[in-house]
Amino acid sequence: MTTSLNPIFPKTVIIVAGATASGKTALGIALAQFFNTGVLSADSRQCYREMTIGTAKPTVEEQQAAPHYFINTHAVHDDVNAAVYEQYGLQVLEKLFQQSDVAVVCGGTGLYIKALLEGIDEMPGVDETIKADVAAQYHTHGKEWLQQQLIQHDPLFASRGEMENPARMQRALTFVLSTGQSLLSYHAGKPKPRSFNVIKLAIEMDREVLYQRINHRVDLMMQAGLLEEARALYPQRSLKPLQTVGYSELFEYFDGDCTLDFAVDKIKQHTRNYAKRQLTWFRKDPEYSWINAADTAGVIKAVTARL
RNA sequence: GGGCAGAUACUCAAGUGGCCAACGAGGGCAGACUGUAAAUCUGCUAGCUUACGCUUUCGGAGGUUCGAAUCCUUCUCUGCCCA
Repeated sequence: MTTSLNPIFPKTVIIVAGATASGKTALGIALAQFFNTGVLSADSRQCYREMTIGTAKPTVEEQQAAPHYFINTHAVHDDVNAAVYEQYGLQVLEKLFQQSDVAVVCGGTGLYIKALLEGIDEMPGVDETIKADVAAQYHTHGKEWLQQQLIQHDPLFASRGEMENPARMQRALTFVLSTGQSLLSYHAGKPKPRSFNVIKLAIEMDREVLYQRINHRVDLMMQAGLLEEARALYPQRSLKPLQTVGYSELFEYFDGDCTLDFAVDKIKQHTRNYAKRQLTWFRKDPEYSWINAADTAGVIKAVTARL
């Protein structure tokens, strides 16, 4: 569990991961303060200025307690993805390492953390026209059409890819039609070298307790004005960042498809589902040390011992 | 008091003699994850078992039948209607 650090690298990144509502933000700040450094968020939604309440973004006070990065840095119409995050995050780490030997990365988006630590393989962009066309064809002809097209144009993906997953199939087909090559041929399957050590922490929490915290936090979000925040974003609902728990359910309420109480219950449920997916992601990585976030002093002590 | 309808697995809900451990949906659990990732997708979901398979289920108790969630009797409960 406790991987030894490579003494060649003087710098260390501390990852604070875990399910949503498990207490990552507070622990990340405590660590950042102790090591006199900043917090790089690893959250795919908190970077958007327009989404604050529903993303459980760190409060203004919390952001002042330690410098935060990748918070409020983008707008909902910006194109943010794991590759963008990798580049952005590496620059932040470089900056933080100028003043401290430690940087804290705090967030629950497993893919972003992976991109930061191991890199995303370089690959060419796709033709937006083809992308739109593939999406349109899929909507009219369905999953079977995607499967047939992939068998024809990208046999590699057809044999190894997720042939039941329309989102991944659309990406693969768009890619092969744009570049003439299989998306999978660009997957190196090996991490890019990084010149810092990594300590991976994930917050351990009883499932029952976690779910209670989630339910409670959703109620607090509603009290804080999530409904109004969502209403302001309603016209932009088709944007990718707005396909987010806490917003899409309220959009359905605005559509008149359900009651507000029903929507709120669904937000709680979908947040629980999301938390479970996060845990699945982090559990499969054996490098994570599962820690008790409430014991801040104990965590700091354990981390210090490993540096 | 009388009449009618109903009681199925965590929930809703199909099934009206054998192909039923029981369609489907929801929920839950587990998993996958390289440019949408708070997204998208997969599997399992009575118990034991890696599996084959075995055991106990369809409100309770009896009965008919080679065989019942399905038919009969009765009891309990729920809803509606007439008093």
